[in-house]
Amino acid sequence: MKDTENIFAILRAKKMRLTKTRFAFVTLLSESPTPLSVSDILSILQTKGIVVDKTTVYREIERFIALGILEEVSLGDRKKYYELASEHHHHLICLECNRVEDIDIDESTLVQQEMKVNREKKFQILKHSLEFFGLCNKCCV
Amino acid sequence: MKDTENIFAILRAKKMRLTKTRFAFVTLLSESPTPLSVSDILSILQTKGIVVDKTTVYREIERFIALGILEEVSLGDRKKYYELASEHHHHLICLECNRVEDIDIDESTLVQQEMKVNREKKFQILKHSLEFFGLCNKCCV
DNA sequence: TGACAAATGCAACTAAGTTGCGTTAGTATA
DNA sequence: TATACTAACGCAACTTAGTTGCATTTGTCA
Repeated sequence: MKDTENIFAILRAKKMRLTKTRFAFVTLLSESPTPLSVSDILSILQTKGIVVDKTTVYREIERFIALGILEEVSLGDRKKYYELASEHHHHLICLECNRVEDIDIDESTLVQQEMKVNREKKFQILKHSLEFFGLCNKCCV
Repeated sequence: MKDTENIFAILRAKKMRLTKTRFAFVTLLSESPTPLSVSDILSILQTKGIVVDKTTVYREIERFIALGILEEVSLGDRKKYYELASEHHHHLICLECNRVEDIDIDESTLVQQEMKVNREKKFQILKHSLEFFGLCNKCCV
């Protein structure tokens, strides 16, 4: 996980300004244990007393993805979620309460198969999305 | 892949009426080599001279999913896609032209790890979503 | 301190999906 | 073949996620 100082260093290097919105945005992302949607981000910022327009949030996300700081995650619903770029990992999503948990799995056989596809099919796999759905301990009666 | 006769039998058993829209809907789904979005379905029906409201399509999808005939697929964008329930498989999605291809992969190690999570973590995995993104042979210059 | 451009806010928009309700039309039965 | 029941449908109005253009604000550096 990139720590916040590291991120601010990247921003400085790119001559990006340190606005208070941006500061709060970085802090919020680094503190969140789960991926956040734009509406999540807006409401968290609001509770911190920072009123931002959704356009700003969408544009900030765009910039951070371009810099490789943020990653987009699909969790099965209509929204996009975002988390700081980090060690490649996946998620457990509870179908009942929507809680999201990180999970590390051994992808070696998956990667082997991807390489096989790259060789044999004429399709070059660049990334994959792998998410697990089920019931968390609270919802699993 | 369930063939159309099989589907019609299910519909009859459930006392669901065979409207011309429904007939076209089943045909279209069974003929499509790739998952379809609601807008895909609407425009294909239109080219066949069948004018349907999007509400009808959404409700038809809902019924078919409840019957286990249809499955929902997320392909990374904001839309949901649908395909006939069939052998469990995954997709190759071209990031350039958005073409979708089916892919069969060996999931045995994945399933083993899921069972391990079910045992060790208090999280019961019920399903997963695994999609591959990259460049198809036409777009891979 | 002033100037420049990055960053922001606002309004208006599109696209995906949902809901309620009145109307249409398959289908079983007589 | 006519009738009645209700599944299926269409329409309008709505919500939510995300986008675009443009005028205004505000960090930052000289």
